[in-house]
Amino acid sequence: MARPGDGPPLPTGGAPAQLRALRAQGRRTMRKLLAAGMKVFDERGYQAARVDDVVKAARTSHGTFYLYFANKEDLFRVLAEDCVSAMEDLADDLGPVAPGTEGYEVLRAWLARFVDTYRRHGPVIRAWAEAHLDSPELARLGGASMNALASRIAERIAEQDGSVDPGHAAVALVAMVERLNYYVLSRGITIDDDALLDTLASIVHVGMFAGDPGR
Amino acid sequence: MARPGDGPPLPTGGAPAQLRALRAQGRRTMRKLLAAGMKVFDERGYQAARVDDVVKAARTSHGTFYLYFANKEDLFRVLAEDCVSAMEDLADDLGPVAPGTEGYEVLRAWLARFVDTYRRHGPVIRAWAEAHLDSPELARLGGASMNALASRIAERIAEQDGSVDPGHAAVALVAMVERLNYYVLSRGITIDDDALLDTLASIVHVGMFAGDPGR
Amino acid sequence: MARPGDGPPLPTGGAPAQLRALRAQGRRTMRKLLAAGMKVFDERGYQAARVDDVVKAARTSHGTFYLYFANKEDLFRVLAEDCVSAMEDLADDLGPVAPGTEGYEVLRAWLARFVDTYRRHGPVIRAWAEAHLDSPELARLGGASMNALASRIAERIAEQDGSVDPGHAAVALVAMVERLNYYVLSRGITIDDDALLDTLASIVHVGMFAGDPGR
Amino acid sequence: MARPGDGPPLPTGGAPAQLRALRAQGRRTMRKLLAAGMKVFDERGYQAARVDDVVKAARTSHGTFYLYFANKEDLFRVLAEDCVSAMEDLADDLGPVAPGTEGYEVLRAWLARFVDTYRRHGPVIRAWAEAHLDSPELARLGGASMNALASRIAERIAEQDGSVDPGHAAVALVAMVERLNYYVLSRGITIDDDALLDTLASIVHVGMFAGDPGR
DNA sequence: GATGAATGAGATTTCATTCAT
DNA sequence: TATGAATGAAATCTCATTCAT
Repeated sequence: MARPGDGPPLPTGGAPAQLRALRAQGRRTMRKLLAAGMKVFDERGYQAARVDDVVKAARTSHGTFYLYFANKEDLFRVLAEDCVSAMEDLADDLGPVAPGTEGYEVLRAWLARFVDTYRRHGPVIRAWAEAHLDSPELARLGGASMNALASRIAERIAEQDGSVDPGHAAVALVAMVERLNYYVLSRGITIDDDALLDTLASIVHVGMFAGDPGR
Repeated sequence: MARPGDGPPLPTGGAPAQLRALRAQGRRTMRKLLAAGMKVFDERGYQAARVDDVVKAARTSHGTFYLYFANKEDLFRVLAEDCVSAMEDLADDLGPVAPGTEGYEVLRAWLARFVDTYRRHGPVIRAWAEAHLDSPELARLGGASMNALASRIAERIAEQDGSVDPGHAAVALVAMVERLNYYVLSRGITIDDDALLDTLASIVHVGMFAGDPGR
Repeated sequence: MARPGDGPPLPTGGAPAQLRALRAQGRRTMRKLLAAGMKVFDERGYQAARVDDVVKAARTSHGTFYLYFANKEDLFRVLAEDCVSAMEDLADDLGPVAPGTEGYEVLRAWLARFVDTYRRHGPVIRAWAEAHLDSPELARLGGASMNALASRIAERIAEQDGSVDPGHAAVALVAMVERLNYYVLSRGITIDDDALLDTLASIVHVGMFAGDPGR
Repeated sequence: MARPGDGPPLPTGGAPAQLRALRAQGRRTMRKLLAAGMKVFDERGYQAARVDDVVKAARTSHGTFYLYFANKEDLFRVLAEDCVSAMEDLADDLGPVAPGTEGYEVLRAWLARFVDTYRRHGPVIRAWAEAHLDSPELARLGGASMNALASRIAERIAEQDGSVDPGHAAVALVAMVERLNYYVLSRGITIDDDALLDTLASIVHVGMFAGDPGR
């Protein structure tokens, strides 16, 4: 199962790192810091995370941290951009959803990918949910990634005959999918992966056709 | 429309206040602090809120704050307990939901009450969502209030003939309702109250019957 | 057995009380505060004692405290003056001490009175021992009371034929008597009253004749 | 003459310092803080000492203090442990004490070492005497160091033929020695070192044989 | 006379960031 | 490139004292 911090090596670095050409050791250190950041944001949330926590988790020093990132926000931004692009890739992959069993399976498979992506980037997504990030730029990034999903889902709903407003319904469904994943990961909600996907797929599927007289 | 901090005078005080006999002026000051706390948690979130912000908003002094509350967490706990009891009242009021238009209207009316309650206690609910509160007790309170809603909805779903797991579906629907309200209040999502209720009611209604062959 | 705060009603009040004519209720309140002060100094020491502790122990209010005393130091000063006069009375009562059994018994009886007085005024004496009182006046009071004892004992030593310096020996013996009482009351030293008196009387008695070739 | 803070470099650090590997500069800073702590405890007593006083005396910053010690108590504990071990060393060095001149000289020499040790660690010992330390652990440390001395002296008394209870007499004599040193250092008692030692040695010596019919 | 309430100065502690090696 | 050390601004909390009722 995917876990936070999995995935390909992250491409870009924080502001200070971009001014320098990183060699092998430098890239290694930066990866350690990014992984540590993900871990700490996961455990403590964004606001409560301290640079000290990150450098302890990365087994490095304060001085080193600031060689690679301007500050905590800069570190988060790098992680966040990676998350946004994963979400955009995900959005791109949602094909048309038919009313019957076939459509249900398409949706379920796509939701399985969402769940996986959420687990990889959960700490970042949850941090976005911490209502009040310091910087508008980060808030915008968060909105963007959810918007990408919602827009694509709205397109798919618009292809149906339902009477529900596609834009609104899409946002509501994204809200549900995101939040249920949050409950499962962060609260004590116990539910196995199959049941989670069945539940989400069922509701999203009928939700997409809500008000459709043909059903 | 309801706004954060509206509602009946809060019954209990923080730890220090409970040890003393409050007179009229004292009760007034405590209410000022509670209202100020709600405002500040709303504007800055729980973690970022400083006692200093609260006392400024309440136009009083640090010393006074600590006459009534042991610390920020204590203030939050009082607000949170009030929120929990509002949520429990709300849960009690959800009657049976029939499949047709009648059931839809019942649901929509109840969701209107939820939206109202959310707006009154939104800052608290959003703070619960800040993944990591300092104390387990507070986290538990948050879980309790959402659980109260989910259990009642699960009961209502169980009365239907759908094939979806009532417990899981209920949690998913609560997640959706909560989070969409959050998006609307805290993100820039613009959607008027009627459309919000239509969307939620439609999806929750079909969601409750998901997998019902009779539909 | 004597306990802190026993003894006759204290004659004088703190600075603010002396400006007013106290009636029955006022005198009662002042006595409550003095007794509470003794209790709190006993339990927490002078420096750590807070006005708040005193008013809680006296079951009265901050406002009331300042009707009777200018501050914590003022309260202490009243207790301290009472202690000084008790010490002076005690010093006056030490008669000549002969070398043999008779002298031993005289000394032992007098030490019994000292022990009793120490128990009554222990909190004050221990506060004096808190090396650093805020005000020189209080430090002087403390020194005065121990000096009164030491001078009288020095006189008694000077009447003997020993070679020890009477002034120095007297201070040393007072130091011992005071501190052993402190150990017994404040540390866990368990020793019954008779053994305590035997020990003190034996050592003080031989100490007074130290260097006396006739022994 | 010995002065507070003299002596070998202290081996252990406070809680936070023990988690880190200190380099030369770090060890230097820690020593500065320990010396400053000794100075401030000496001048103001434990309770009245502020972290602010310590950092000013050490010419460093608040932040730095907390790199090395968890708080004032932690700093004191380190100093106290050093004092305890000095007292234990001292206790180990008291050999048998004979009745005559020879024994007197042995005792006097040992008391000279005590006086020296007291001067080195006086601030700590006096702080222990501030009846009420915050933590029981610190109080226990204080008791331990005086107990070490008293037990050894009790052994020496038990070797004599006197009728006085060795345990009780030993505590009384330690009380005297400690307290007289305190009076000399902290009160205005003027007495030169030779006279101080003569006085203490005379009284302790006869005290050890109190009740001995052979004298 | 008595009291609950309010105040604000001051103490403690944390932590992001910079610096010297 | 890495790191331990240092800093100081800012946050939390306490408590003696004054005030209004």
